[in-house]
Amino acid sequence: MVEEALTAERILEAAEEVLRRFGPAKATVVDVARALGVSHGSVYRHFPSKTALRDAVAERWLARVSHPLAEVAAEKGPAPERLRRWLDLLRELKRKKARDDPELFATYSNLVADARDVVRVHVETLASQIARILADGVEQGAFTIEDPVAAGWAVFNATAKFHNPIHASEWSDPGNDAAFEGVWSLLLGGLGVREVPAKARKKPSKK
Amino acid sequence: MVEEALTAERILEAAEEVLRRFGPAKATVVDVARALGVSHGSVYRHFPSKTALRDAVAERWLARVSHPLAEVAAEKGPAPERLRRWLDLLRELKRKKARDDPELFATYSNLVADARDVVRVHVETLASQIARILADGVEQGAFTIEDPVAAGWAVFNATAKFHNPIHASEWSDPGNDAAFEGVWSLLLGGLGVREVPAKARKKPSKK
DNA sequence: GGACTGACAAAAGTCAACATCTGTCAGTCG
DNA sequence: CGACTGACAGATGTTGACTTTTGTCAGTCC
Repeated sequence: MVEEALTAERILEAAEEVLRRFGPAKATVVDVARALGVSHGSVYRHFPSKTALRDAVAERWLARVSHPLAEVAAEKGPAPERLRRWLDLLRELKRKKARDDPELFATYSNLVADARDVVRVHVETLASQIARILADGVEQGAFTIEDPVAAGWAVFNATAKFHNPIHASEWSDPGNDAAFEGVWSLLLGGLGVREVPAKARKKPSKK
Repeated sequence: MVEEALTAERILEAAEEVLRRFGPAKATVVDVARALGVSHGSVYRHFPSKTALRDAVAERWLARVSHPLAEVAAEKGPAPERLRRWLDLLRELKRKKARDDPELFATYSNLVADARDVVRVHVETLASQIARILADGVEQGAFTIEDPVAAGWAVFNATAKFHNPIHASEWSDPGNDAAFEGVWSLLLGGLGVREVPAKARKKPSKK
């Protein structure tokens, strides 16, 4: 019987499964090793610490959030509509993770609370995706922005309530979607979009 | 020797002092009673539970946040400048509490995490103060807003990162003030303010 | 007679003995 | 030789007996 070689990749898969099963509070390195049929010392040959292993699992998991978003950010269509879809997708992905993968989501929430580097990189990725959409929008003449990078951060910060896992418990509140729509309106104006998308708007009489 | 009557007011003062000293984790009803020289049974004559007592202490404490803000909200000057001062004051008050009154601030953070009614009332108060400033601004022709109440909530939500105690640990981050400025710019635009306040801006060439 | 006490039950919290886990490394095995 | 093991020390968690706290209420005292 040919044993498959022990690789970082296989450890990550096993670790993710163990985290999913037992959650961040109960999952141990011994559990991961047991799932792989090796001693836990072997795991430490590939990852310097349990923390590093957890970060690496989270990194893969976060990539599965930021990749679909990157695709939307890279599209060609009108930027305002694209920004809206991007934000909707971010909310949807986060909420889906919180719902379908509660233990991994709890792991991620811990990382956020611990201000781990892997989280900093993730939010930088997201903010720069927004910046990219905003820059496209400026080129299209749809947005009036001085500094798309700064504005990208501003959009990310202003919508924190709707994607930061620290606020996850509020996502199922009755008014949450309405609250998002309110902030979205603010954003549209703040980005220099003059046309109100839905029903036609009267031209302002003054000025 | 005339003993002063035991009133809810005196209990609240003692409870606040006990909470300030020992923090939410260590303060007990017996401590509060001891500070007043009575049995803890007497305290339960005035408050139905420890939770109710804690909420009442927080309510007083929150009033000391919302009252100075209400004064700013009620002023007569130009609304955009007033909104800015209101937000600055909110940030300053919250940060001051976190710094100078860490135990009471921790008590409040717990209440927020528990989604207590007293917190809901507090944020409703704040959101309506914003709405009032916005309504003034619309009357002055400084803001272009359809629904000041909805916009008040949106401003409150979009700035959550800068006043919600759940984010308190980020308030001392290096970029936090810059992040606030970014969101503030977004807000100004989102509220329909066309003039950029600081250095003169060229008139837009298109449209 | 109503504010207050103090004794009490149930709930929650503490703490130290015990158990498990993390991280290391000398040594085995293929 | 080098991936892997297993035994180990120190750190961290768990357990369960014990203590404190919460909340109640019959009874006292002015």
